[in-house]
Amino acid sequence: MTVRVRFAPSPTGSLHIGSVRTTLYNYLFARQSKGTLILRIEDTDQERFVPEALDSIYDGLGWVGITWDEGPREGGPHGPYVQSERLSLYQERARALVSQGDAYPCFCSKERLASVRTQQQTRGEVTRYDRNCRTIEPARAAARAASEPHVIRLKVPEDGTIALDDLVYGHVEWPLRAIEDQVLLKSDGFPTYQLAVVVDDHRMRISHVFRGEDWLPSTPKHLLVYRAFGWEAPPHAHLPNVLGPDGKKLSKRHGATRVEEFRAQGYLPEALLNYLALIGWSPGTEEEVFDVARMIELWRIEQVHKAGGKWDRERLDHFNGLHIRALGPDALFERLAAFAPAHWDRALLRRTVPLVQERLRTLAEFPDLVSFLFDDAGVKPAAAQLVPKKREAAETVEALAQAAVVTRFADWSAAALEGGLRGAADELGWKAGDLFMALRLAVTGKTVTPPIIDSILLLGRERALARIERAQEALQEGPPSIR
RNA sequence: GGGGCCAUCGUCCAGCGGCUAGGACGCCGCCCUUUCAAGGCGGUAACGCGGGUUCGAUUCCCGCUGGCCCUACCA
Repeated sequence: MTVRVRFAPSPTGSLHIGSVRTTLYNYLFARQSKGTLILRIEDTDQERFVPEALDSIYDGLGWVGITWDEGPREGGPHGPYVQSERLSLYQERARALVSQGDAYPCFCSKERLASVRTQQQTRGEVTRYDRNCRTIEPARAAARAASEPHVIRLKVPEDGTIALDDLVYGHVEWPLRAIEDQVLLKSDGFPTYQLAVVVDDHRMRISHVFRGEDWLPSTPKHLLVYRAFGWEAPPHAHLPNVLGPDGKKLSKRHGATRVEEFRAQGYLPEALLNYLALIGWSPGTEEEVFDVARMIELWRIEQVHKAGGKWDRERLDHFNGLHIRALGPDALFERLAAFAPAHWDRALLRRTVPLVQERLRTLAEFPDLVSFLFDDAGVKPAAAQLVPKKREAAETVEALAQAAVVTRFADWSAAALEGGLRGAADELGWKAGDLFMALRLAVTGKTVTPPIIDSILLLGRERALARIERAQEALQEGPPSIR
């Protein structure tokens, strides 16, 4: 069988991280099956439509590296791939259902619907459309439909059950009496999701439906539509949701949920996908760090489990760190460059890569870590900080002077600098660590930095010396209390 | 209210009748070490409850409890 799967976002906002996970699973399945992946835009709600959303979908998926074969901008044999451009198709199918007696026009106003609902509520009854228009005689209904505003509703059987054998959840059954006469075509001529998804999945020859778990409760409606059309429903797999830390569906109030945000916060797309794939799926072994190619090999729908998984930022950070460390130096440099101020010297920046690679969890942490190399004015250590515990300011001035001598005359290599500095510490009767820390403060202005010897090497002899000198001056001018 | 789904460390997963219940994140130690990381080693911590079935249940069945989703002319 030829695999054809789709992901079908509605353009109501920017691309959500949960949609990325759903899309990823569709993508992995399509690629490992040598099948086709389709993007379809479900813009049947004109009120919630956001014009920029399509760009967000393309940008976001493009960034993570998911590619597809048929879609609004790619075209394909089953287009158009935007539902608002397929209106006449849905209308025609809805009319067919009416004429074969499986659907009917409904003329109830929204006001009536609302009052029926509140009445049912106050009586403690199930709130459901009362099927008021279902009994209008077909000829009469057709006549009214010609002039009156109306919707088309599915004629749901009074009882019986309908079932799905879900690829993830197994056998699920619903009593038909719990399902209302669903609207298929709205009064503005647009289809509802329930109609459009079935018509399109069928017309586009979709072989498997993989979608979020939250669709499971409305699946019986779709099954009923398939049945009414006499079409066979493709296999379905519902995917467990990505939850917020509080266990509810992940949403903006949990923090970042938009792909763009993760990009801006310095996450690597490969890390994001790796982490995301593991919410709801495991290869069954202890392997858990993968690139996309490896996931395409390993992923199996049978290994997707049922329970929703909570979002865990710490764990994402961990995976991001792993993927940062897995990058080659040039690749990391390119990613880092995007996070550095434009005026920072690129050649110097390139040389910082080995110093930061194992210290970063996100790319966004990079500028802070190396800013001392690019910004002379920003380095101003406080006098009090420069003096190690149990040392005096005067001693520290002397120690820095010795460090300056080494810095001026040593061969310009890590080995020579380190040897010289350790020798100087010995002569001074200082612990090497104390001298390194004083020097670190003097040269970088910070207590947490990349290794200080390498940092000095990158800074250059003259700049380093200037900073040591400045630190000495600061100490000599320091407040009396620390002299 | 109705329908559906789910249930192993704090979190993400493994387990698919017999295991000292495993890995990862986090956390805590130790090692390494010029700070911070990274890395290595070790530790902490879980089968929601009650009934069955079975020689034997984390695993199968039922109930309970809890959580979540849907219940729109939204998707």
